[in-house]
Amino acid sequence: MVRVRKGDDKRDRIMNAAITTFAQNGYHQATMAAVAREAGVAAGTIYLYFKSKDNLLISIFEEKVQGFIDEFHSQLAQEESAEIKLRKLVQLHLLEMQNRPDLAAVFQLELRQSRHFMSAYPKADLKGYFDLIGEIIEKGQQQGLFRKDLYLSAIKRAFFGAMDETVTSWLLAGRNYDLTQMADPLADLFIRGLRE
Amino acid sequence: MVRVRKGDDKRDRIMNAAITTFAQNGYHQATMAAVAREAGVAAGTIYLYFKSKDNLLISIFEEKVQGFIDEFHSQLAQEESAEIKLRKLVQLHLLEMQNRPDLAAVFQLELRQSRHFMSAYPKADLKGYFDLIGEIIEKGQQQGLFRKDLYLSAIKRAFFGAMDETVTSWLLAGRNYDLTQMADPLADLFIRGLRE
Amino acid sequence: MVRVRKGDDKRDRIMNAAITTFAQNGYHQATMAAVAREAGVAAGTIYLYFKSKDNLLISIFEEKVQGFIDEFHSQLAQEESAEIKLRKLVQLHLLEMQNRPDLAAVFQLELRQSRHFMSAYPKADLKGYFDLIGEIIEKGQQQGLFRKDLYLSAIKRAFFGAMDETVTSWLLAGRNYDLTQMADPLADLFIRGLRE
Amino acid sequence: MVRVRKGDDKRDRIMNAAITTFAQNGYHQATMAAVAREAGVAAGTIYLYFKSKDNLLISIFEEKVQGFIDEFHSQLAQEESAEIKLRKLVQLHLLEMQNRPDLAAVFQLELRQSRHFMSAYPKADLKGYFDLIGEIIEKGQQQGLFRKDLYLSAIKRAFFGAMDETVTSWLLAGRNYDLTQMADPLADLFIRGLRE
DNA sequence: CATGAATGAGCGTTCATTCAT
DNA sequence: CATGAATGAACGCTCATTCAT
Repeated sequence: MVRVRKGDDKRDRIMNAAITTFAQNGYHQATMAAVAREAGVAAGTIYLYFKSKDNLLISIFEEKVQGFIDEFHSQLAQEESAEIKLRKLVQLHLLEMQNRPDLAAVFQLELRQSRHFMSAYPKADLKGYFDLIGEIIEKGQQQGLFRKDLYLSAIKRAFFGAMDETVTSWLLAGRNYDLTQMADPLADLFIRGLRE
Repeated sequence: MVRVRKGDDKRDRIMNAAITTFAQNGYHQATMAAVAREAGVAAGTIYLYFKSKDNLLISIFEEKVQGFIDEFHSQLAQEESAEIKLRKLVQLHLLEMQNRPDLAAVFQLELRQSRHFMSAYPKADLKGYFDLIGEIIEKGQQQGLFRKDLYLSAIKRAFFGAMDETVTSWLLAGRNYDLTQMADPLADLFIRGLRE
Repeated sequence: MVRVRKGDDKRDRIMNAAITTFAQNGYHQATMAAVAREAGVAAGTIYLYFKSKDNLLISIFEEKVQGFIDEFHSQLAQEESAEIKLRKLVQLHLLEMQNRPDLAAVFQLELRQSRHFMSAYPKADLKGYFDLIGEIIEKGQQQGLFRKDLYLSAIKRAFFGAMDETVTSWLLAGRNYDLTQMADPLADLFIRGLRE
Repeated sequence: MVRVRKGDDKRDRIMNAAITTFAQNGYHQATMAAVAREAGVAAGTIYLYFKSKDNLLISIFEEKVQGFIDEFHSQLAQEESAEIKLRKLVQLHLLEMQNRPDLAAVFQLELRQSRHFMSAYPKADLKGYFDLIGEIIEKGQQQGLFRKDLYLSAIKRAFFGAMDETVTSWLLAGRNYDLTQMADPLADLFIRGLRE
């Protein structure tokens, strides 16, 4: 077990080094040598934990996105109202991205392309996150808060896309304002749009 | 004039070949040789019209995005109501993307990364498109249709992001459904969200 | 005849443009387009007068070196003493190079490499110049000024090499001193070395 | 230490392969792939030891020229008379070039151009070699063998240039005679020219 | 004669990945 | 497990040369 934890530590170090490095100048410009340097390991060591550079990027998505989903799930569990859940989800999303700008940069700026070449890697998509959004909206419908005649899959994408672009614009602007201030305007817009 | 048209033809052929080629497997995987082959010109000829591969991508954005903006502008000019303008904008956006899936793929899947490395190329951003959205919303406020207390820059991003993600999801799903059917649900969501 | 002169003018313009251009950053860095621009002609025009870029460089040598040989010959014809001829040759050589630093740069810095790839172009060598030197020394032997037991071909090369290196050093130093002041020390050295 | 020798061996193999390859058809015609093939390494391996093709050429000069200077220094140290030193220097110079014609070809035929583009690389010049020549001549002046009124920097260049051209002519003639037979005629010429 | 748009072969360099130690 | 030296395929870009006008 000790060995496992040691290995996990090194794996984490590599993954975090990759996030930092990919965030600097993009996935393609980043070299595995730079990731290794940042992680304090030899280049070859990365390949003991990740099959390839692509796999490293994919793993970041899979694990970090899943981490967010799990975290958001538990944070939202305590709330009853779907409206408040929705509002809180926006807040959590923007807060997390603001707190981890490197990770945000990888998600926002490399994600699309990754989603592209990862057509073959179905686990690397955002389905889980879309599902989380969908569950909240459906809950709102059950609670009588939101309209019944919603095109749910369209709404999910719109909602995610709005948050996503909000973060991207913030990143491209040089992170020179407080991202979380966008949360309430965004939430208001969607909650009103969804209401009966 | 004949010469100009000749040059323009070839330049256009190269640009369209680049859109097709970049769309296939992504910008980075695409080779200039493949673009040249697709355009029916020699590799070196591309460099008579574009300074570099990056410049070719950037030019696609600058010119095609501007083309959309201009076209949408004129199409929307005839409409009076901001609500209808907004609805029509979504329809036009999705329709154009559906009609030119290669261009859409480049926009959606390569745009982010481009926006990334194009921090240095200010003209390559979406400001003009954001402005178009902003004008419509402001018009709606003047018409008394939309609330006055909107955080406009947040709304613009949300609106664009929603359309953007809608297109991306469609592309990643293999374009196996009619994209334009998403237009009204999307428009409804936002129009309701913006109303007094 | 008028046409011939016109043609000759253009040919000369191209050749001089080539000298200027080759001198700037070396033969390999120079492009035919730059030569054409400098000459005020289209790129293709150069090929009406010279078979290739190599041929252009070779032509410079052949014609300019021959020009020097002819000029030096006639200038030296009036002198009787081989010693004075030799001294004057050094003076003329250094003076010409100082007066035409671009041509000097091409001769000194591109000549070697040219002599290399021009093994196949026998006319592009310095035989004529070596012969000029040899004639003077033999004359000196006939005049009883110079030793009879000279290894003539060795002396010719040494004499040329000394002048050549003198010019090269001056060029590489940035032409920041008067080259002709080297003439008498050089001539003295050789005249003493050759004397009975 | 074992590792160091290993690395040195490979670096040496690459450098010698470069000398051979550059000598064949000149620096510009030579490809890094050919150097690698000759060295028995992969193309990329060269870049573990040398920053660029230019750097490889420069390194040859820096290290080999310095090697000659060091070797000639120690070989000449045992001689007392400046005249004999000078004679021996010519013999050593020509002998070394004859023994290593590939290296000689690189020195003679690529050196000029290198000196050209290496204005920025001051270490790549021949100053050390000129200094060696200068020391011998000054010693001869102290010994009362050579005239006091010598323009030393002119003499150094003349002496080097004479040897240089002797080697170049031999190379361009196809190395079809014994180079060292030129040593004594050359040395005689200069020693007489320098004497009181 | 002159043009200059078009050609396309050619090459230095990078870097993800492997594997002997 | 870890290393890092070595690999070698891959590609953007240049530019001498051609030829239709």
